[in-house]
Amino acid sequence: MHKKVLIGVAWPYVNGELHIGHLAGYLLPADICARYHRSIGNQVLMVSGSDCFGTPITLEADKRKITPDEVVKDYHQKDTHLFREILDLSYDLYTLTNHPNHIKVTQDFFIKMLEGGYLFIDKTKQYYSPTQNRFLPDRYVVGECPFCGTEDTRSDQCDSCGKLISHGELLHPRSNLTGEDVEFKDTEHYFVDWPKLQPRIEKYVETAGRNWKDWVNNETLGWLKEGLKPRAITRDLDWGVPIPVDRIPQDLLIENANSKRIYVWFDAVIGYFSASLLWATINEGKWEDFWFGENLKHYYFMGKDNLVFHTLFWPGQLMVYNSELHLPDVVSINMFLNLDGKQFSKSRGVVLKIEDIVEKYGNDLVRFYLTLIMPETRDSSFVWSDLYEKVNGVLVANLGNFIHRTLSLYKGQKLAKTNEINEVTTSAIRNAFRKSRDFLESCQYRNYLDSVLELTAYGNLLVDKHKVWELKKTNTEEFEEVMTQLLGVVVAIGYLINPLLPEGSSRLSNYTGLRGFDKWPEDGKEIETINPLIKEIIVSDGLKPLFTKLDKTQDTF
RNA sequence: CGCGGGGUGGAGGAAUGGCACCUCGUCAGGCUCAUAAUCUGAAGGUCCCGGUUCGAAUCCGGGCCCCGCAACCA
Repeated sequence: MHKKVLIGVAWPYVNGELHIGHLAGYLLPADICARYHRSIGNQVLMVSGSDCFGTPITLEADKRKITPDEVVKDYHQKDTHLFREILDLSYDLYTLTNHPNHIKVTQDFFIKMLEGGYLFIDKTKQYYSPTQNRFLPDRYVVGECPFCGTEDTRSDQCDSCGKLISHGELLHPRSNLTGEDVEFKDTEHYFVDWPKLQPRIEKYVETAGRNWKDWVNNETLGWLKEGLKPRAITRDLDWGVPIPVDRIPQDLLIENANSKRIYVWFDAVIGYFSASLLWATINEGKWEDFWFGENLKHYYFMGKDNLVFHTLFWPGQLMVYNSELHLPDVVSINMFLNLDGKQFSKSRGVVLKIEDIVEKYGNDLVRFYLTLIMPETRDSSFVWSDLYEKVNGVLVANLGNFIHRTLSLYKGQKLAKTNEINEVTTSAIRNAFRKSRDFLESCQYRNYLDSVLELTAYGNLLVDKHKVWELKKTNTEEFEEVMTQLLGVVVAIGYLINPLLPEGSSRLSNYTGLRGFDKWPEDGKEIETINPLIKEIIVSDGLKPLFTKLDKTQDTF
């Protein structure tokens, strides 16, 4: 019974370059998930794109003296190249939020919320420049700190004394664009009435939360217990999804609606849905298959800062838009990856670009190490010396070497047709598949990797225990018997590493002359599938170690 | 006292109040098919202070530190 699996990957914000924290936190987990589900025969739709709107983009544009649109194009092109050409991430569609399709769908969501009575109009105070005749985002305003009197401090926190400055407390606010004084003035905005939606969201969390990690569930329940508060959905900006003014009745229209935009927190998550529609248009696929009915599973991947937008707000938006739509099942949220214990930060020079490390070490090595240290339950650290230790000590010495020593011993031989995998090996292989399936299904990738490594350890032990290199010379019958077990493990590993290490898996299929490991055996039929395959193995003359050691002395980082 | 998450050998991770476990590294020994690979064994640990308990990594109180919500950054 195959499933339809939607994989929503967080939309990278296009105001800067991506680093390996993004890769370890959500890009890689999502890709492993997609590859796994395809390998067990499920139909997968994996979508994401560039998150284009919001103040940080306009700031970046001002800094570089180009338009926001140019900033978006620049980074979108870079990210797309990185994902497609370098990382080979298996997106079915990677689009962007300033695509006309997304803008229209976002406006549809907005209208549905308005019609459903889940939006209301209220006033907030914002900085306003009379000379420019426009409202300014907080980030464009500087002034005097009300606590220590420092001049030219930011509007939200004092650079000098570090205290947080509440909205409106800043003294003598000025525009940092023109230097002129600004006013603090009322402005009308739409607010989402979350308290009104809370009961429905609570009901959803009650069941869906069981699929989440404990800390994700707890944090979400904490927000609900506190009580959801109305949240402004629009901003005084000119960069964002326009308010669909001509579709709003006059009495529900806010003042100066044309100079306001729907804010980024509301529109970005809608991308999962709008991208599904766009994918269907481009590929003549049926998006409805992935969003309505039974036998669906929806995964979402993101960093911890994005939590409530996916466990509370996005489900809320979906249920208002159409109560039949499938809501998120697994919301897989990772903590942050640090670099040598420090947070990534451009200004502090804590930077590690994805393409730099991937070009140097290759995808599989990076995928392996990042999975090993994946910040699944708490922040973790990328440490250079640890990369060498883990790659050389685990991936190369344990997994790669097991494959290589086995195939080296077997090279030039052929098994008799009667050889079969024995009981002990059967249970080792079945166990590895069962655990891998469970862990992959629930996005526990470190545990999945562990269960694969357990199987290679079993293989290594077998070689040693039976002194296979001696048997090869002294006892052909027993040699074949043990070799049958070893080759069974090799084939199993070929399948098992496929979602995680696609390049290694594909090299292994070349070395063994087998057709490829991208379609896993049916659940429970692993041994029946593998038994005939091992007799087809002909070790290629071009056999080389599956993974090679890193030479620390050659490194320049 | 704004809300929330977290602190376990050198590194990364487990542990319904019940013998602190796993992987890597280190050290000692074995093996030589394999990439100085592999196999066996050993040393080394619950952030601090107090409390509850026959028994605490776990529960309670107090502290210290890191992180998210919330600047450049996920």
